[in-house]
Amino acid sequence: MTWIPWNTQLRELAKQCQYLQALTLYRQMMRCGSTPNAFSFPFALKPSASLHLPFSGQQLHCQVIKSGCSPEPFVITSLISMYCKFNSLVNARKVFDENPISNQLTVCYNALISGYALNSRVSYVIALFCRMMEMGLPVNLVTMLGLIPVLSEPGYISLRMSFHCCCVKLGLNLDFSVANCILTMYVKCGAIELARNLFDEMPKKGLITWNAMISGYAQNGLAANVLELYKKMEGADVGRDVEQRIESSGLRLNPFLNNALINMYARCGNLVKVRATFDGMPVKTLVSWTAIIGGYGIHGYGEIAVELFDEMIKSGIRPNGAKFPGPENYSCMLNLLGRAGRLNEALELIKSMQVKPDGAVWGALLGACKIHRNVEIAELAFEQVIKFEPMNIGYYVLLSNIYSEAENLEGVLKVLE
DNA sequence: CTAGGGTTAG
Repeated sequence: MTWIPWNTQLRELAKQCQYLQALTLYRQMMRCGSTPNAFSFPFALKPSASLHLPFSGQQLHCQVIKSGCSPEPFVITSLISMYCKFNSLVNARKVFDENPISNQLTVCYNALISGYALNSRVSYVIALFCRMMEMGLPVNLVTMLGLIPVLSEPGYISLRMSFHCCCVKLGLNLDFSVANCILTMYVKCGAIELARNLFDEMPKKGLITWNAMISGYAQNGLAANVLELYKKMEGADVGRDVEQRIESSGLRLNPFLNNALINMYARCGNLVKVRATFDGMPVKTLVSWTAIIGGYGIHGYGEIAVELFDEMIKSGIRPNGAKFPGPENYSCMLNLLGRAGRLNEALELIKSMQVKPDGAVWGALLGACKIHRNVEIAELAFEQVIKFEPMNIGYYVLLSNIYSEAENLEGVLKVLE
């Protein structure tokens, strides 16, 4: 019997996360005399699967070694990725080094690079990247995605320079998606001129290309350049093929670009443009709402901001997504909710935060409690805020004022202690 | 039968 039906079934079970059944089938397959091959068990090396299996991926690794034959590339890559996902970089490296074939496979480099990058092992990342280019291996989108966590880190300017030199020296032939990634990297670290050079050199420009470049200008407040590119984009629309036309009309409705624009208009206080851009968007994301609410908020239109907040909730979007920005944005929203007297909602918002609340967030809540005389929440907020600033006398005064306004003498005495 | 993994907005 051939192994194809077995493998197909194994893969099907693995896809449905029925790992124990897959294991049973795997054993049955061996009893029937079929030799499992590389296609039979990479699924077992996936971290999600290993958690459900009665043996660890490492044990399976031992089994592979015991079998005597050198593992096939699929297995090697699976092993590397498995060890990386469990942050066992030493083991991942061992697999890479012990199997010379890894040295010639982009996939193996990709797996190891992303493992090092996620653990901020910068020197390893750059060494591996250089090595794979010296080997003449193709760098692809997946390689770049692995590199991004390290290259976008604000502190690594020298690394980015050496990365850039590396690319130039070796004459890296940039394919479309790799170029997009490098462009993004330049934009993220504010190297806007390098970004523009690359942008101009790119023979093909896609949605992400235009987007990254225009939003790069928007982020740096270069409104004139935004307009210039906009016009260029429209120009590119004429006389080009249908595909390009669709791409560039998609750009105008593109949430990434529009959100960047809302933020730019908000920063320069053009609330009319903010509103128009926002209203023109067919689909509004959490980022769009955050941008417009923040825009009205910082320019003194707290009431409109709170109304928009309600509208957002009504439309089914909640501010607890994993991608909601840092604590500063929360304190802005909290100030708005707090001043409007909606303290319970403010508290709920804090509880839903994915980022760790800082002192300012709790301080804002405490301040709002003073205005709206809410002792209960004030006690809660106070308890948190002094964890951050135990020596700040202002908070003690604030709490005792809240107590005294509520004619709670006991509380006042407690604070004085 | 196929490993590495999905970029841009805040």
